[in-house]
Amino acid sequence: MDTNAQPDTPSPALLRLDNQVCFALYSASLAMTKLYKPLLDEIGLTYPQYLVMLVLWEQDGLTVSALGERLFLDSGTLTPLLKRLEGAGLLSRLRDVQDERRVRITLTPAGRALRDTAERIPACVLQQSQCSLPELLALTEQLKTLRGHLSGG
Amino acid sequence: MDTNAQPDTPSPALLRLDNQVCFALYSASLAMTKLYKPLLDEIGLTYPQYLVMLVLWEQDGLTVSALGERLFLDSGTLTPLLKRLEGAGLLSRLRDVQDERRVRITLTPAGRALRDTAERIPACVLQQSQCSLPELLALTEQLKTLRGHLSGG
DNA sequence: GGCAATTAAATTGCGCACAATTTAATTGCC
DNA sequence: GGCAATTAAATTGTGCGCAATTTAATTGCC
Repeated sequence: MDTNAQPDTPSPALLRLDNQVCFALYSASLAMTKLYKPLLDEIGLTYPQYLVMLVLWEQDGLTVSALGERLFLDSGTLTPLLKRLEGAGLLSRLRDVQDERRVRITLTPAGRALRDTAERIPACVLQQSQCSLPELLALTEQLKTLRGHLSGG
Repeated sequence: MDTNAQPDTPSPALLRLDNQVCFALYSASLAMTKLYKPLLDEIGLTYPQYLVMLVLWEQDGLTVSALGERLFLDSGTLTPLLKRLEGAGLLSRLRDVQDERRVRITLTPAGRALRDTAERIPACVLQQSQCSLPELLALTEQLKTLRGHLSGG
């Protein structure tokens, strides 16, 4: 049996870590989250919670599933997350009167007010990314296209 | 008190979800993971486990911290993950004789053999991404640059 | 009206990520 | 040699993501 520390043959190019889009995506996304962390700590949000708030600041009163469609997340992820935001006093979760299966998510005044504080965050991140705004917008569009393709678009 | 369902004013452009690189990154990365899932299920690996195997197929016998530097992950993530891969019979975790603080990760024959099965995965993903290889390689380089900037490069 | 099929959330269980702490080994300095 | 400082990994605790299941309400069809 071969107990050599090195593989028998070098990895083929397509298998090499640094050639993988998937890893570039994964590691860049984690690095982005780490960059947001200290900024979000100041307003008491985690990164996914911040995404939920971004959606609600645009359109309040959504159902859990509508939120999920916007963020590509399901109720298994959102339900506990929303309960924590409710506990923090930022939103309310109320069964829809018309259709009791649905839960409507509505910002509290505190939740709406938080937007003013959060407004400075994107500029902060932009600065630290050392990229130009057009550069980042172009990358954003590429990523959205890729996401569309990946999720059967 | 304003209990309107809509915010008082529309969200500023910089706060809108679809303008955020961070969300494009995050959602594209999750979509990528979902695309890998059925392929990785067949060889019994999770996505982060697959990344660890990619590293080890390139360079076997690394310490936990060396693996962590390559993947930008810490021992809190890697230790339990590596224990699961050890349990699956794909690698061994042995204290270094020279320095007993270190744990060396070495592939078993089964772990090395898995590379041949995994080799078809990248081509499969490439096909489903509906992007050209040069396009994806360009995106990969952009993401690596961004990652460098984000993590204080 | 009655009842199966569908839909919306919630729940359960597992595996990450990561901060913070702990344990244990090594290094450096006297 | 002795001991504080450092380093490497493991541990603990929290919060995602997501598959699978469960609960409960609504719809559709007879």
